[in-house]
Amino acid sequence: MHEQYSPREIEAAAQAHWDAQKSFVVSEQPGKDTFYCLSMFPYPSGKLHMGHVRNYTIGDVIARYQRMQGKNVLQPMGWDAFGMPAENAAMKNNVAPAKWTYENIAYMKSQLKSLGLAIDWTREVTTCKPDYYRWEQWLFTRLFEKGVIYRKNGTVNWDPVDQTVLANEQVIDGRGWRSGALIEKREIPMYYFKITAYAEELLSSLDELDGWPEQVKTMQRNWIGKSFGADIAFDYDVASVGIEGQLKVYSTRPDTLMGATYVAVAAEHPLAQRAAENNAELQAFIAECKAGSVAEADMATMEKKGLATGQFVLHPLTGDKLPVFVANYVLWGYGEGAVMAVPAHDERDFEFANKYDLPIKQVYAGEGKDYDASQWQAWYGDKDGLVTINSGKYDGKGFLDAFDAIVADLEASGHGARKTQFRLRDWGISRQRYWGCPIPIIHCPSCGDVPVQEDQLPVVLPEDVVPDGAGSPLAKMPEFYACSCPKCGSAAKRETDTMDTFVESSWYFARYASPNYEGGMVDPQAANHWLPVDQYIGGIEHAILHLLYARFFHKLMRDEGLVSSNEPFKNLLTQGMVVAETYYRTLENGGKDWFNPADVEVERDAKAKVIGARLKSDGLPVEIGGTEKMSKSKNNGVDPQAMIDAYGADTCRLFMMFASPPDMSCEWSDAGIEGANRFLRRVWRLAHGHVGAGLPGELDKSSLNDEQKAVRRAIHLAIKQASNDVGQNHKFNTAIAQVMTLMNVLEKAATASEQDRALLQEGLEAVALLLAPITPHICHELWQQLGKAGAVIDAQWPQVDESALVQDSLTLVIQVNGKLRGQIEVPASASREDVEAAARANENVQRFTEGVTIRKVIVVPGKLVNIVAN
RNA sequence: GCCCGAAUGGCGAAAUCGGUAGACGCAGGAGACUUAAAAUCUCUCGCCAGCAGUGGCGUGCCGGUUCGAGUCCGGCUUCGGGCACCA
Repeated sequence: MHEQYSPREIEAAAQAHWDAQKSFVVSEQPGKDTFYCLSMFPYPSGKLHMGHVRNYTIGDVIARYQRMQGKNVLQPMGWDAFGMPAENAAMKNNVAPAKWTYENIAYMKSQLKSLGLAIDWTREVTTCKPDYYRWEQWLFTRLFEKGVIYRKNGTVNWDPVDQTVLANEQVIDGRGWRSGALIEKREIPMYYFKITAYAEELLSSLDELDGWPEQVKTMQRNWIGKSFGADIAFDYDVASVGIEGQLKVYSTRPDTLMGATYVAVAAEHPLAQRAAENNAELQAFIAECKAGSVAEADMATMEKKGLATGQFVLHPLTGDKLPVFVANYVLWGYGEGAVMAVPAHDERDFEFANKYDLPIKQVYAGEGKDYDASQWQAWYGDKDGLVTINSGKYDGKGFLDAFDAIVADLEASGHGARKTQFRLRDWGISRQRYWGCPIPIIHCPSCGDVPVQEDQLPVVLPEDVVPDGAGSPLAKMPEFYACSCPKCGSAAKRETDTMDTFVESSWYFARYASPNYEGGMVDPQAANHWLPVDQYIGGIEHAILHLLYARFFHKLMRDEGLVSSNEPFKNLLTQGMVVAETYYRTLENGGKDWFNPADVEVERDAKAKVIGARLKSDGLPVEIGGTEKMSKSKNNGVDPQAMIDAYGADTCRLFMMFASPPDMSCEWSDAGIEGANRFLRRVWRLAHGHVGAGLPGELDKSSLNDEQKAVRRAIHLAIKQASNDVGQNHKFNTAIAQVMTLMNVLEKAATASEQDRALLQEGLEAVALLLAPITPHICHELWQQLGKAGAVIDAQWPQVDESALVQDSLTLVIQVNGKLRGQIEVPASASREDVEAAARANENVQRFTEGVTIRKVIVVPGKLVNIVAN
């Protein structure tokens, strides 16, 4: 055994061993417990960032731990390879997105390998390859025929200068990121997945996902947003509207219908359009509503504006005329594109009514609950005993009674119906972009939209195209779009839109089960062997969209008979971000120049508190900007490759796992990685000394002295706590802390006798096994050096010897009135009476109980005694 | 704006069921070894008072429940994630 810990050699040797043994290539093994451990696959952006290192280390620790539990572990990896960054890089460097993407994949794959991940690379999946997206297109055609996919208009951000559709991310303060032009909303035809048909099931089966964080399930529930309410129809006032008809709205508060004082419609609503025909002011306002991005966050934060249309509708219960407003906060394409407004009991309506001097009619009241018109209050009848007022025949009712009575009358007169509604909208997947999976539809002048026939799949995306930022290049390529109709044979046009990249990432987890299968999307036998995924790991930012779409796709695949389970991911671990300190100087133009932490030196006061920072190159001060997510824009990224080269993969993995628990954000620290490296050197040094003296014989557990018992207790305490931390709680930071504590004991332990050395052997074996999932390379070497046959990856996770944990005496804490006043040592077998007596006898306790009466003594066995006195 | 989280020493964090706040590590301070440096080792390290034993204060803020609150309840503040075309 070398004296020095040299990660480069050890890691190369361990990786060579795994490669040669094909250690991580798995196949279905009937009868053996399987464990499918999946980390969210990366977008091949260029090189690995620390978030990847963190994600894949967490997954690897879990995978290796499960293997040590004797499971047949599948851990695959692939590439989420379609997406906008490739097109942006293409425009910047004049290189085809395909070439850029494949080069990135090759480099990032070599980086992943250097991390020593226990991945079955024979199952690698790349979503931009035809052998993958072919099956996506196949499913599309099946779902189109079933009606689960349909076509309708959707709203997009339109850049009138670049003549192209922009993603929300590409709209900055209402302007196109490249052209600077004011963005407008535009309606275009798109394909939609009818995810709303699965809303009820997506909601109810969340209850079965015991292994998901409650936080994520809550977010999904709220996103799906099941609500109970009613459709309400307002007859047009023919005199002002000019035609007969009904305005439909949905409301969760029909109980407040008697308080409705106006209605508001979206700019695109037919009533608004009709009113604008001879009204220039209204036309201008509608145009204004159409400016800006479609993002909901923008819509919700902008100033609420409206304009009266001059039209009226009739209140369905009273026949009163209510004015119709066009309002920029009413969303077209969401519900009916119209809302009824009850200013007295809705915050937004209240603001709007005050701004435009509309009447406010209170319909709920209660004793001592005088309505304060300066402040909106969400009054539900059932809360605090409130009842309806100003509501005619509906007066004096609580929420449910008012709701039922009003809806019953609406239903009777044909002006409404009870309705359950979801917030969830159908999923529009058409993208007017090149680098994505082609939508397999042919537009025929006589047959309409015809799906591409199965034997014609895949519709292959040409890979040698460089986009120019002005619309999709495919739309300018007759060699791509010119085709004949599969039904009638006449000249037709192929769809040139591609699919949302979320589609590829919605089913890759299933493809890993049979990545090279050519008979279908998945080989059902293999898919059902591995699925559902036992542990899924990825960033919290995917809590809603990606995870909801993947759950939806799993159900679609189930309904196609491809998989038998209802949910794709049994257990979910959402990992926090990797953050780092930021440093900047303010430029003359007000902008900021960001400096990488590696180029900055921090200054500390005598108490080690940071008081400033200077740039290393010029020695002048820089501003400290606080810790933020590692990003290009803040220039606070730390290159994992540089760290692996400098310290080795094990040190990087150890630091990442030790710095914080996986679901919290993790702050990068150069000093911290030094500490991780120091710890591994300590382990190496202790093992080196031990091995150099010759391996000892068997430990005789029955003849340990007190010090040896204490050492052995430390070993098994570490095993017990680390097992719990790794296996149950996924708290790798505290598991590592347990091993560090054990190392502190082992380093100080005696080595004089053969028995001492046998005990140290047991301790070092425990250290090697407990660290094996986290720092696999050094443990691979240590295991061999400790004279063990077989590789540590195939070893069993260590077992706790409970008899080693038994203690003769315990230390109890004594409190007086909840304040710590002393400690006592009692035999483990002491009775409650003995413990109480010992506590009362404590000198400090007597000092604090002198002159007062002891009212009560609380004894918490094994923990503390609290004496209550006054 | 709406939904979901988070906040504990100089720093990352720990405290499994309401029971010793700060395990483990980083940074700092003092010392040992060394010609010197690196590496390593020993001690120290929440704040205030005290030579010390010890005492007071302390888990973002305000209030509550409890023998006892970082943990539970009510009300805030700040920061972060998501908001359907970033992935």
